[in-house]
Amino acid sequence: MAPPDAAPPPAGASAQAPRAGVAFLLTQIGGYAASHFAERVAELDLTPPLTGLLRLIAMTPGRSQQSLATELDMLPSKVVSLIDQLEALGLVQRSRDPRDRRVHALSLTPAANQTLDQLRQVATAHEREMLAPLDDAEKDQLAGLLQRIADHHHLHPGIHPGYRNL
Amino acid sequence: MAPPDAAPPPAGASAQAPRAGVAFLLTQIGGYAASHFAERVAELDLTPPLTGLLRLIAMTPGRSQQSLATELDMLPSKVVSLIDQLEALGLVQRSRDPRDRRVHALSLTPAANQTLDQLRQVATAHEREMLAPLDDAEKDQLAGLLQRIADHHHLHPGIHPGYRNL
DNA sequence: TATTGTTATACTCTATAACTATA
DNA sequence: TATAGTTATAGAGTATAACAATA
Repeated sequence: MAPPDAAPPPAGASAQAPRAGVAFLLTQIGGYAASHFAERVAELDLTPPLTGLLRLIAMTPGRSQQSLATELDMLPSKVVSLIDQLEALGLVQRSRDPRDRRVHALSLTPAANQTLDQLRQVATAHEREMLAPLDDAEKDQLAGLLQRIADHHHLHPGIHPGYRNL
Repeated sequence: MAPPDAAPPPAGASAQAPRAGVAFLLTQIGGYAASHFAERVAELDLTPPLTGLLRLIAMTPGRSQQSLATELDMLPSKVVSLIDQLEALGLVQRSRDPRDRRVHALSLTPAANQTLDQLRQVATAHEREMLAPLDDAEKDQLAGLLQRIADHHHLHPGIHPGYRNL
């Protein structure tokens, strides 16, 4: 997933050379975290995009596919395909909104709650495994540093940027 | 690039809930770093995989395409396509190895050295921009924490894991 | 017969745009 | 006429496997 990023300083670089490498580490570890998470949720027959959709539907049941497409900057046809998969898994229901019969109101099935529980466990295990070598104070340190980077680049959990490519 | 990862604690979660979110930040920031770097090198008519190949050829000129495919776990046919692009850009030359006329010995053209210089500048700027909100001490802190995570998961700059998908 | 590099084929995935049913 | 959702078509990208040259 993560392509090579900033090149490490060449063999004969002077000690003065800017320490290139942290950005590379971020790319490398980020890619590893993404694929590790994907493997984990695959055991639940899910993919990362499906888990995101599931979570959004859980937060505001009854919402339309169009609203998901807009919020995530995804193609409507892609949303159809993903919801099809969630429906086939028996996790999501489509029902006509009586007030506007064009829209499909999305809601979770009872079975989905169990899946959401499992998903929370997976997320917790994923977090623990990714940060295994750090103690609690170091995890807090890392969280603070990363949050400041995310804020600086206007990255927020609302996902917007780059959901389109998965 | 970065799909949603670990879900943040639900709205009504207890204060006891494990702070899920650092792994998500790693995925999100890593994806952002990757696409940011891709934009930067696009100005040089390159892509991240091309820069990686260029760097490897610079390190050991004369190597074969097969050795690149093996080291990066890439398909030989993919290497052909990438080397084609580097050749079209006038950065890499293919020449028959006289000792084994099956192999194409790869080498950089003189023009490539200038591109490598620009690449180093891009990498430096990328690093600076990614870490802009941190002071030097904090950059060192972050570097240390990330390096320990990378080591723990056996991630090294040698790129191996997951090059295949780009 | 095995290996390097290449080309050709098939497959998957995504995007664009046409279509339906409602409004 | 416009919008929600769906389906169909086309294009890009990737992998598989066939191929020519050399060993």
